[in-house]
Amino acid sequence: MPRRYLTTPIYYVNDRPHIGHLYTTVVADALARFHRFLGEDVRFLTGTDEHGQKIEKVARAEGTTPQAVADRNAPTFQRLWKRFEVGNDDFIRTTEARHRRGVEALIARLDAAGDLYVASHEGWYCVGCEAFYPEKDLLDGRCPTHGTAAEWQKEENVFFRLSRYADRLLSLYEKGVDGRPFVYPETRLNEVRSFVASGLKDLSVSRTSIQWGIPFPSRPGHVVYVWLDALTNYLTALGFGSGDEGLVARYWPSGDGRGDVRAVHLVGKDILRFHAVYWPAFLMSAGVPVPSQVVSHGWWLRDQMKMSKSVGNVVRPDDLVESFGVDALRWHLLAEMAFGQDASFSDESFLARYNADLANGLGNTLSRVVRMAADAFGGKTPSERCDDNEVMRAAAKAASDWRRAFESYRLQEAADAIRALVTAIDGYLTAREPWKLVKAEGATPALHRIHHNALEGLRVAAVLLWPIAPAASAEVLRRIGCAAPEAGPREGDLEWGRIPLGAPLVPAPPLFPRADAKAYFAAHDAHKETPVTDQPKPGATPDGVAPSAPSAPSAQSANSPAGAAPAAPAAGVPAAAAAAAPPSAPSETPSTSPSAPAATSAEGGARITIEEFFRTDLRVAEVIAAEKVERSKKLMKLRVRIGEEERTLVAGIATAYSPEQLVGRKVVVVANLAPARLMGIESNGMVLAASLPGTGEPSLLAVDPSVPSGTKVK
RNA sequence: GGCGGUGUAGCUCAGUCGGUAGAGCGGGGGUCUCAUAAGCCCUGUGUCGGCGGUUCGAGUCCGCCCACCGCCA
Repeated sequence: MPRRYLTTPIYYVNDRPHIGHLYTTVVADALARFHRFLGEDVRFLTGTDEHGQKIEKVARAEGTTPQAVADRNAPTFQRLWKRFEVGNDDFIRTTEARHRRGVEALIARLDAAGDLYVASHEGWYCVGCEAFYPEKDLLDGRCPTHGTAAEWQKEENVFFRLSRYADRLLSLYEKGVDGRPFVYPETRLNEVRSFVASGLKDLSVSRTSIQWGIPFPSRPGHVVYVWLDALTNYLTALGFGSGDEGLVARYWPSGDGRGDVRAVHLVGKDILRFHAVYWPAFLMSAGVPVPSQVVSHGWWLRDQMKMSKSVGNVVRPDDLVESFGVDALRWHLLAEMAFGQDASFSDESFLARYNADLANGLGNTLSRVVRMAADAFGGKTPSERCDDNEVMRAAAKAASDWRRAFESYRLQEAADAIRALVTAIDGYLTAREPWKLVKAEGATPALHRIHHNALEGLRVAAVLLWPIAPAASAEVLRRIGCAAPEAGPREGDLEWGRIPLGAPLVPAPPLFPRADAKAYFAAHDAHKETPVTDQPKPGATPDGVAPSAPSAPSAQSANSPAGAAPAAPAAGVPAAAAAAAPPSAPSETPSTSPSAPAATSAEGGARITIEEFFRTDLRVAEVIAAEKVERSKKLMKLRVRIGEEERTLVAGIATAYSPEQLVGRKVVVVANLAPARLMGIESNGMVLAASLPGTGEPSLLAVDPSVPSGTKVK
């Protein structure tokens, strides 16, 4: 039996989960379900990365231990995955003993292979950053971020002979594993290849500057580099180094092509290098076979920008889920993104897709078929079957398209295949007009056959839906009189004609009630002051099921979209929709980012609270030096003084201002903006400027020259 | 700067071996009435980023250029 090992990255517990984490995990879950559907032996792993400096810092700030911080945050991920129907078999935390033992075992192998050595590194060190800087990045010997004097420091590290593995890695990229490319998609393989081809330096795999990590074996004072620690989770979760390696034998490829075992790591493109270069090199050194494939996906963007916690434009999953249900979001994530590419997330596109695919499409077709058949046959499924018809052919085509799509990670095409099948059922019904037949002739055998076909088509659609939206899949099956197996459907369920004859149908309120976009946004704007909830609320939202229809309580709880915004405006906005917290996404356009489009009033209706505004630390700053950034039309590198502090920042104002016009000038800056690299320069702040209509030409905000630098603006 | 990628209908994207461009969504028109103001039918002459080349013929191959993105430096 084919065996499949699927992993997500382990998520850093310093982060609150957002839609990026959710996407990776839902993709992995869908793939795992697809392989289970095929009857394969699947193991699906996710977990949390709990070591490192950031956790240490948070703990210090809170006066608690790093372990306590990890213990507090890890369950947030576990709860979220549970809520999102993620069927992982294991959840590994890097602070677990099983993980530490496995990391120690791997390091022992690297050492035995002669690939570890100690060397000292010296250079300019910023205590604030806890990092070394190349001399060219320093500004007058000062840290570009903190403006404090850098110190010449010496650190001793354990190094891994990464350079030794360049040829073997290149050969891995060239040949792939078992006839498939090692990295998917191809464009990412190219990146990795050129990175390795350009030369590999040995990798420092220990740290002395932090304490929160796995102690480096026989190197007191050193902890294991977080990536060596983290990557090893894929093996330690299988029991590597524990003495019981049954799962390793079962789910990790043997490396010699024996057995059909594939280990696939799903990753975001930002961590590709660690997975496609360092990780296989570690494994080669340790004499462990490399994984089968590293599959890299794109990012969800918001307003054309990468979502980032510090920018404050992170989409949190809760908001839309409160109103539309878990399965609606899973569907949207998988159907909307062209796998591997970046995609833009917006509430508008979510609602549009929700209505088109789920409300008008699947949900409506389910309603019409169940209602009609139940009315015609006394609440039961038809008792005649039909094995040669266009719905059957459409179902077969959908199944094969769907399968091909899943096998090549084109999940959006898998969703397309389901939509096409639903469309075929709708077209079939329109052509056969069973509502006329029943009036004219009653429940004839012909009428039975027509409804059999429609219901069978829906049954197949539900089976195909299972990896993408498992709860909705089960609910469709239940309503059309099919028992949904606990473990989910299997390949044999695609066989035509499996719907039981004469079984009870379950009419119920709309599975995906149509959303009224206007009402939805009105409700959100009116409740802007609602605090953002990070915690997923378990269980269902009670409201919003259409009134007066016979309801199906148990099944509603799993994935009820809770009414969305009803067609009836004004009065009846359901509590669920109203309470859903809006994404805290002030759509600002940093003047430091020349590529970002000018801010428009697209989200102009959305109000923020005074507290939200005060998260932005605006300060008066004096420009003390300015120079144009080479090879950039718009960017100007500025040195500014904010009170006592000096900083470097980059602003997209070079088209309108010369350096001479800027020096000595007082400007307003966002002082607590996360650093960003622009043309290789780290920018620490953003200068405020009006963006003139049409040209987008910047015009700096003026401030009275007498106002002292550092003054807070509010 | 080096390497790689992208640029196709209002939007999101498909376009295999070169043969006078497609889907979904949105928009417009029509229609049925079983269904969630849902469904179904009709409706796209788009400089396929630009210029040049190869070819009987290029979105599809080659060269140059422009814009954007990614990786690296």
